[in-house]
Amino acid sequence: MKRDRNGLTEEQFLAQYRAGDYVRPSVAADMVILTVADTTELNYRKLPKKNMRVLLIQRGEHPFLGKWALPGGFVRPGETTEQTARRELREETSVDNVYLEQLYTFSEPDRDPRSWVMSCAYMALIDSSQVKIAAGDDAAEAAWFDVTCRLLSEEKLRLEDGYSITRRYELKLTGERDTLTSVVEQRKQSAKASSAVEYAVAASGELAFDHAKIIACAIERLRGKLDETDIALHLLPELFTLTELQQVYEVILDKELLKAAFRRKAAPLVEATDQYTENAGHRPSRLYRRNREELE
Amino acid sequence: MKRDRNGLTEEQFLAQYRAGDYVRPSVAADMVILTVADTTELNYRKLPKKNMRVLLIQRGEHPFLGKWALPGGFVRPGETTEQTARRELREETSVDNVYLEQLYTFSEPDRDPRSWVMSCAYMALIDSSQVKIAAGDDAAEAAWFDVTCRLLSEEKLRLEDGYSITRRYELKLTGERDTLTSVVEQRKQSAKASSAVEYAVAASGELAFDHAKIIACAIERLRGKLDETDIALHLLPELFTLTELQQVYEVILDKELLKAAFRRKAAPLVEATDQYTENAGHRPSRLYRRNREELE
DNA sequence: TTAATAGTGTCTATTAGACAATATATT
DNA sequence: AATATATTGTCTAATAGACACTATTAA
Repeated sequence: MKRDRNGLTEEQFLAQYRAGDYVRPSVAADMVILTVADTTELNYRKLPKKNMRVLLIQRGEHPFLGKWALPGGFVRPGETTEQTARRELREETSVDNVYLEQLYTFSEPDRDPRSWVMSCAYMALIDSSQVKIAAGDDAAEAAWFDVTCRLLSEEKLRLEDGYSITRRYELKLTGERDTLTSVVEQRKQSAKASSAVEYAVAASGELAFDHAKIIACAIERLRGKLDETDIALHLLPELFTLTELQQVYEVILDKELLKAAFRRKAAPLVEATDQYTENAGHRPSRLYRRNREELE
Repeated sequence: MKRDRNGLTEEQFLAQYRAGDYVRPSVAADMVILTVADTTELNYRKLPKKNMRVLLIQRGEHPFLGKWALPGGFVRPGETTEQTARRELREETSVDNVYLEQLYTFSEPDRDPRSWVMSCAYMALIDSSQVKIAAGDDAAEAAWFDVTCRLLSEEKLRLEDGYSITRRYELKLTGERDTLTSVVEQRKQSAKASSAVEYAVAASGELAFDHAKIIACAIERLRGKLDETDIALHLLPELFTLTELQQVYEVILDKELLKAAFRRKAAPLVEATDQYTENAGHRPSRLYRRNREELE
């Protein structure tokens, strides 16, 4: 039985241990809830286009009264941050059972004007069939916003012992009433004294806190994982066409892909069913589901 | 000037705001400090092999008295977690100016037996020339451990709406006196109700807290970034040979690479100098430095 | 029949894997 | 000269990009 310098065993130590009266931060879990939804299409022959959407909540309190913010809440004793995220997700959207991934922890001491609050950010992906449930919900001031995140400018610097790339992205959120435009700056350094990536909100429009940064961070993570994983499948219902899957990729990457090449790459991720779409104004399309076999 | 339901402006609200007396967690920044170091080689002709190493600290207090742990410390008011990490890094290794990347925030409520402590984990990469400084330092109970992380077993499950892969890794840390062996379980799920990845410590040997999990997480991140980024260059001094760079890749990935193919892929990351190694027992090798031009 | 999408084939360019051949400072 | 590594070349296989062609339904 090991004893410390005061002669205590671990059991004794823990029994007498009292957490010191240091100042502690509050920790919140904020969520970037993403989905991909159809736009309305008048021409009965044409397929609807898809949009990436994020769920925001209009603040009813100071600070940032009236502005839009990510859903989130404080971590309670006994919870993991992930459990907090799932709880908030249920409360906010009454949706359960979703893909959830921790993004990053934002800890700038002044990111919340009220007090010291860190945000452990999560990204949730929900499929378009579940969205209807959430929309039907009367969750007060919650609303879906179409999202685009486009490169505005790019600046490359040669440093003495490396380089740095500063990219400015325009984050545009289009809701039914409001359009929120922010500019997020991303600095990647590859020199000695540096972190990998830093984000800064250059202009935040009507978005509360540093949430523009968090949304940009989510989109970047999603884009980064598209090629290597089957993460996009979480944005579609159980059955989907390959064209729909391609649309999901295109709207996330914000660029068009070649059909033939896309289908080659998507093939191992999916499993063909013997069902087809019906009543499209053109040739029906085979429906696929997620491949439940191994990947990679 | 917007007023909330109590008729307060934002300024007034903030002036009267007092953070509630909720229980808050402590937040620590723990660091996986990695480097790649030469082993001693007796044959004067042969090149020394390289090892990946992690810096650990032997605990002088309960809990986990006498066990080894990652360096880290509590976040202080006014600091970001990254600043905490840099401060600890300076204190622990007297090394500054390093590559630093946030890994993940671990928040299991019982991960610290003393009280509620979240850990925001960082990975630091330092180059072998700086290691000597750290080793010369008399930082009490700090020591470098050779690290290997090998796949032990892999289990694939078909679920109703997806699949899950459980991999068990053996994390082996070899120090001068001790060898610590842990088993870390990684569960990747691709079904509805799931996060991307979960880690669990199956057997923790002489490693304190959940630090085996954190180290495994760092190695996985490092491996994942090797192919797509120039992150490995942070593990080498300013001038290095291509063979050294290849050795770094090999020791991190724990597999051998083909020379010709490696050089093709590494070429855009580096910039040739007109200097060469000297007094090797064989043909001298050209020295390279990090490419300071654009990447990608 | 036509509009619009579904699905496949193929040619080429690029990249990765595998292996071999040649080069060169030390001892 | 012998050793161990350095550096480049080349053949082949696999993959990605580009484009075109054929197929199929509902209106």
